[in-house]
Amino acid sequence: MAASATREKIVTSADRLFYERGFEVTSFADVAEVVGISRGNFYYHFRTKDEILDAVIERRIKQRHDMLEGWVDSDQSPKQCIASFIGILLMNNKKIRSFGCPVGTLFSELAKLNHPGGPGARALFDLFRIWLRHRFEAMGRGADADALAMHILARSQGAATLANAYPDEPFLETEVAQMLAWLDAVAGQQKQTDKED
Amino acid sequence: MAASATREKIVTSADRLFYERGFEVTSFADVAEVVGISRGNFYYHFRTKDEILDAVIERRIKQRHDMLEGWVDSDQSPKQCIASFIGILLMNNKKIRSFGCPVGTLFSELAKLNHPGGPGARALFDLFRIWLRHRFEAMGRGADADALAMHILARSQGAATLANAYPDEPFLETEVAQMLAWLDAVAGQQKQTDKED
DNA sequence: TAAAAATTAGGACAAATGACCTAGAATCGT
DNA sequence: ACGATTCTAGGTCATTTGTCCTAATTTTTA
Repeated sequence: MAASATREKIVTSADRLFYERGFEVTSFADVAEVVGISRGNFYYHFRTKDEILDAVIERRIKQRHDMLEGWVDSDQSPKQCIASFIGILLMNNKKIRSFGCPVGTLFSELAKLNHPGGPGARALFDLFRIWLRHRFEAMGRGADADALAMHILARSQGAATLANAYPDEPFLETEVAQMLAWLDAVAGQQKQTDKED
Repeated sequence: MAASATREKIVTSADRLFYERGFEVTSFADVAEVVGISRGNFYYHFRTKDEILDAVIERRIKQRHDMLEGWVDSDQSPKQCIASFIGILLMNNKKIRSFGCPVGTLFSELAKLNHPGGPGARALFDLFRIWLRHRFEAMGRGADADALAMHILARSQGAATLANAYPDEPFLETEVAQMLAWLDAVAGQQKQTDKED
């Protein structure tokens, strides 16, 4: 089999295991078993555990990047784009209820470990933050676009954490509705400002 | 030395290490070294790692419970109590920036591990949730008191996670101010309803 | 103070981990 | 077809982990 194919299967499986079980507790053997290869083969593709982590983070970044830019490239308005971002919570609600947010939980773990991959995990936050900031800027929010981006990021993180803690309750749906209402208010507020001009 | 004193030192140190490094990566040896006792002695007080975890969770619950009830027992109004809860973020802002929320990060880790201590960690959320619900009820919010409690819990969790990701920015202060403004709005909304009666 | 109980120290042990090595198998270019 | 490169398998190794045991020491009790 081509090396790239095996490598991708490893990264895909590691990505899932890091998400579902955590990075630290997932061992070489765990990933190898899921992929169906030997540990020795594993080591041919990734010489250290940190290398796998880097590859997983890179994969997650690319995946999220493509998703976000896909929304921009389609004919969605900035506001619709942000609504789509909020909608991620519902799209992945089953996984989020079971394992929390893939971005937030990975970052928290690496932060505690003081792991060199920590900055990479923060880059995932940066990706969303900057993208959201640009959407708010496109909505006419120059000054507080970044603050709005951080706010909606934080709301999403909190909703994911609580949904993980109380998976059997319709909390996530309620919170998403409130976030969309908040977005409406922000957009309306902007329209008012426009009228004043 | 009295057994209870040694035991308490163990729980105190384990509490800190579980918070700063995480539960899974903290070993018996780590805790024993910090406390300054032998691993053998350690085993006399706690026969399994899960027993320490239970003791740490119990300690955290008691500590938070006392803090919350202390606010209630003082002459703070329900609204002031909730404001004090929000203020925790600023009171512990240094630790939160470094290690995240002690409640949320522990819960997330145990949830991923499918650890038997998971429900105990959820009990910490329950403690805050029920206390907040009672405060909102005391503010005259019968119907949506629990939803408001969940909302403020989620906001706090999100704020803590993002503050952990961006520790060098004044984000936490901004978010706390917004949460207090939200609380004002909720209280004002209630006053309006009162007037209508 | 002497016996009994409680507490501590330090070592032992199997299992698991990340890392590494070498030899065989598959694939490819020529 | 055949040598060279790429890929894979399985084993080895030192270290760390949670758990457990026994002997020594301290504290309590009578």
